[in-house]
Amino acid sequence: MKPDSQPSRVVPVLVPMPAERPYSYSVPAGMQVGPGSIVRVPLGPRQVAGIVWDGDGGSVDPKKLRPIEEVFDCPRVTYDMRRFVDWIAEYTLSPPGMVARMLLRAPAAFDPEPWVEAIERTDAAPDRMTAARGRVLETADTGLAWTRSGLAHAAGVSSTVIDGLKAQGVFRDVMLPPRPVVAPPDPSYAAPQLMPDQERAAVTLTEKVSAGTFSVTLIDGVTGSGKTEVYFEAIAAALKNGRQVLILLPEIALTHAFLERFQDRFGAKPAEWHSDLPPRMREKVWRQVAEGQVRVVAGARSALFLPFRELGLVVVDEEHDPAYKQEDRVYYNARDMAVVRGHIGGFPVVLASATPSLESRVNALSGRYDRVALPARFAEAALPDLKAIDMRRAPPARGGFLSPVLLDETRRTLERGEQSLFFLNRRGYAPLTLCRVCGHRFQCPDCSSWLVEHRFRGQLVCHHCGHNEPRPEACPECGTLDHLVACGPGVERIAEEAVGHFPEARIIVLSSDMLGGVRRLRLELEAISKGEADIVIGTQLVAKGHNFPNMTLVGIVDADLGLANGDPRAAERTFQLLSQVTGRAGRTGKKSLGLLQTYQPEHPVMKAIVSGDAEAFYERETEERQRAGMPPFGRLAGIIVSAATRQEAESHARALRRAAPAAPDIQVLGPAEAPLALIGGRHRFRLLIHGERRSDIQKFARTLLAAAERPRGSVRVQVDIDPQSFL
DNA sequence: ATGGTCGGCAAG
DNA sequence: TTGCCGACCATT
Repeated sequence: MKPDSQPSRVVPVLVPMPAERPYSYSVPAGMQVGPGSIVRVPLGPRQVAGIVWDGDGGSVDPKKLRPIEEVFDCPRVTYDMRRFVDWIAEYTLSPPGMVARMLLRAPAAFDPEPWVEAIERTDAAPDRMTAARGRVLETADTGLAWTRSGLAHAAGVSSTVIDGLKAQGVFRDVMLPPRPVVAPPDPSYAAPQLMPDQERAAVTLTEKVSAGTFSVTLIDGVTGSGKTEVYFEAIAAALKNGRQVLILLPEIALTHAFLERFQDRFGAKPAEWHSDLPPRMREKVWRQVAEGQVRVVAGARSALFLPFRELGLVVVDEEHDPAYKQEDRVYYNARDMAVVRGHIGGFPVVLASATPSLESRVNALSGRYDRVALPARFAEAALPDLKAIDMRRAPPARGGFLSPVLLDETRRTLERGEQSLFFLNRRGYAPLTLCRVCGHRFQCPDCSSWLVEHRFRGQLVCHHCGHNEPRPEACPECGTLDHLVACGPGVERIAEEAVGHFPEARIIVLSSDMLGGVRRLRLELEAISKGEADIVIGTQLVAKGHNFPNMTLVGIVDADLGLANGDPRAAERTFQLLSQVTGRAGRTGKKSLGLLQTYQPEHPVMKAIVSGDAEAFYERETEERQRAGMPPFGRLAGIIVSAATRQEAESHARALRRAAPAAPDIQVLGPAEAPLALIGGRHRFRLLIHGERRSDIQKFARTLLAAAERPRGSVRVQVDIDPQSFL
C-alpha cells in the first residue's frame, strides 16, 4: 500500500491569504488529493478554496489540524504553475498564498460547468400542422439540438408552441455539454501575404516555436510595420503543435478591433480575459482554459495566472507599456513574469513593441534576448509628416494653449472633412487652482498634491488618491468671492478653447474619468470611427488600440509634459507615448500631419519624434542611463512600503529604522518626489531603499522584515523588479 | 440601553 | 485577506 492511501495523511495547502507558508490539513480517508488539487478547506470561521502544495504537511500541532472538506472536480494546477507561484512569491517578497490567490480568482469554475438542457427532434410527426409548428420544424432541422427558448426565438413563435410539440413526442429532452466560449482557432484559416521583412521575422519566430525551448524574442518595428501579422504566424505554429497560446495586452488595448483582427486570421476569436469580464464568462473561460478547450487567450496581465495545461507561447504586445506593472498586493511586471513563465515552461516568449522599453532593448543588444527588427519601409507612406511647433515663436493667444499653427492646420483639416486629434495627457479642466487675492493654492488634505479642477463635475479632485470636494465660490483662506483662477490646461479646458475657435465643429472629449464609464467610452470611440466627430480631444487612452481611419491631424498640446518631473524614465516614457499618439494619424495612407507643441524643440525626444530616428534616441538614452547608474543599469531595486498618508509613511519609516539600525537610507517619497516613478505610475507615499543589486536588496529586505514586525493594513512591502537580471 | 465604527488579532 | 471581538463613542 502506498503512503498515499493511509488514513490520516497531512498535506500542505496554500490558502488565499498572506501566510508565509502553506497550511497543513488532514486528508480524510478515501479522499484523492495530490499536489495541484484545488480543495475546499476550513479557515478560521470560513471556507476557502486552496491549492494542495508540494512537500510534506510540515509540523503543526495535531490538535489544530482540520480536514479538507472537498476536492473540486477540476484539473489540477500544473507543476509548472506551482513553480511559477513559488518563484513570484520569492521574487516579489509576497506571501505565496497571495500569489495563489491570483490563480483562484474564479471560484465557481472549480466545479464542472453544468450541462445545458435542450431538446432535439424525434421521428414523430405532429398531430396537425399549423403555420407556427411548420416554422418550428423547419427551423429545428437546421441544427441538431436547441434550447427551448432558443428554438422559439429562432422560429419566431412563443415557447408554448414548442411545449405542445414536445407533449406529442415531436421533441425530446437531451442534455448538451456546455458551449465553448469561442470556436477553436484554425491556424491555416487565412494565411497572410507577408512582405519579405515580415516573412523573415515570421520564419525566425516559427522556428523558435517549433524548437519548443525557452527563448525570448523582441520584435521591434515602427507603427504599421505589421508586427501583429508576424506574431500571428508564431501563434499559428504553436497551435499546429497542439499548444495553447497567451497574448498579453495592456488592458486598454484589448479592443474589439484586435479581436476581429485575430478572427480574420484564425477564423475565430480568442478568449478574452480582463478585469471587467462578466463573472459568468470569467468562470467559463477559466474552466475551459484549464480543460484545454480554449486554445488562445488574449488578456490583460492577470491572464498570466490562468491555469493553462499546455501553454506553448506567450506574446507580450506593447511590451513597454507601464500598465503591465501590477501595483497592489503582489507587485509584478507581467512582461517580466511572462519571461519567467516561458523559462519555467520551456517555451518561447515574444515581446512586441514599436517603442521597446529600454531594458528590453538592452537585453536584446546584450544577447540575453533575440531581436527581430521590422524596418517597415513599405509602410512609410502611411506615417504622418511630423513637425515641432516652437511655442516661443508661435505662442498661443493670451489665456489660450493652442498655437496659431495648430489652429490653422485644424481649420484646413476641417475644411477637407477630415478629423483632428488634440492630445493632452491631463484630465479635468486645470491642474491647479489658486486665489488671486491671497495666493492660496488648493491642495489635497491627504497627500498634499494640487487639486485638479473638473469643471464639468464642479469639483476639485486629487488625481493621486481620489479625494474630491466641491469647487467653492470663495477662497477658504481669505474668504474673497469669485477670485479663484484656474492655472494650466486639462482636456476640458482645451475643449473649451477649441469650441471658441471652431463653434461649428463636432467636438468630443475622451478621458478615463468620462461619465458613463467603459460602455460610453466604447460608444464614443465607435462614433469617432464612423466620422461623427471633427475634433477629438483626449488623454492617454486615445493612444492605444483604436484606429480612426479619417484622422489626419494629430496635435500634441503639450509635448513637454512629463519631461520635467525628474523621473529617470521620463524621456523614454514621453518618447513612447508621443510615438504612439502621432502614430494614430495617417493609418489610411492619406497625407497626414503630426504637430508637437513644445517649448524645447531641441530636446532629444522632440528631435527623435520629428526625425523618426528612434535608434539614435535610444542609444543616447541608454548611454546616459548607464553613465548615471540609472535603470536598467543601476540603483533600481528597493523595498517599498507604501502608505496612504505622509504621517503613516513617516511612522513606518521610524519603525523600520528602529528595527534595523544598520539599514541604508530609507527615504519617504510623496507624490511629488521624483524617483517614485521608478516603481510605477500610481503615486502614494512610499519608503524606498536603493541598492546596487537586487539580490542584496532582497537579502536586506528579509532581515528587515524579520526584525520589524511586518507592516500591516494599508502598508505594503515590495521589491521592485530589476528588469535586467531576474532570471 | 443600543447601535455603529474601529483597531487588533488569528487562521492549519 | 477576512471575519470576529471587544472597546469606545454617540445617539435613542
